[in-house]
Amino acid sequence: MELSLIFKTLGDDIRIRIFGLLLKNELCVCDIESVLEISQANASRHLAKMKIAGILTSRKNAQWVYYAISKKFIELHPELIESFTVELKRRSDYKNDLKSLSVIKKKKPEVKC
Amino acid sequence: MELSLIFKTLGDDIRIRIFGLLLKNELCVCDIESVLEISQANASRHLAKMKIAGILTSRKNAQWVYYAISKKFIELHPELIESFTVELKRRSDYKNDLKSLSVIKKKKPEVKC
DNA sequence: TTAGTATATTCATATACGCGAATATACTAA
DNA sequence: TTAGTATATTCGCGTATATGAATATACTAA
Repeated sequence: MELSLIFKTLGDDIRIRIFGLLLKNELCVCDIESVLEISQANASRHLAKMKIAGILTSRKNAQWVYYAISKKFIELHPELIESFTVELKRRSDYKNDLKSLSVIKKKKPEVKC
Repeated sequence: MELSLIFKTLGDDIRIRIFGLLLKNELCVCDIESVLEISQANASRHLAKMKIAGILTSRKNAQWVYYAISKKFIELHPELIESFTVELKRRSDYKNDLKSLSVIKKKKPEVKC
């Protein structure tokens, strides 16, 4: 896990926001898609990129794929994650994203992710 | 100073190594050039990019331009810098760079930077 | 099996990036 | 003023990246 690859991967507005959302909980692609208001293909591609970089893992459940911050990544880079968290909390758009997420989660019927 | 810009800027091997070198001390372009064994133009461009991103500042003295980590950047992002430092110290090539730097500094006559 | 939903991938394209080579600018020292 | 040194910038090019659009794949529910 190359440090420059981690930075390069998080050096994108959408991917930073994804990282922020996943700090709380794992999420499926359609959640990310809804909260960030980006296309399905785009959400999928950004998540794949973060997974390849070793930042995320994914698990499949029924038709949904849930992405989460990789346990190994957390183990290897606790200081980075802590500092990213501090930085994110200062951002107003981070709070907005969390708010959008909770709204979306409430809207969704039980059956869905 | 956008977080994604900071990451994007440090998401490059050469720029991470520059950052690591500057954690110790300010350096002129030719020092960076020698330690990293890159062309003068390349060193100058990477440093300029980091300066534009708000990570570095520069001061001119005689024919030399000294780059340093921006005081403002340090004030605004102490946690990031701390975690970057921890990460860098784990890297063997970081130690090599510091070693090269001290060799180069000794070689240089007093007159030079 | 069929319709509907969730996700991944491919293709085409516009844009950004990294860097060698050459050149311009600025400063120093003699 | 001239030669030498340090740095910045421009040009050209090959490569990487982001994304819309379309399509493929996988799963569910009826």
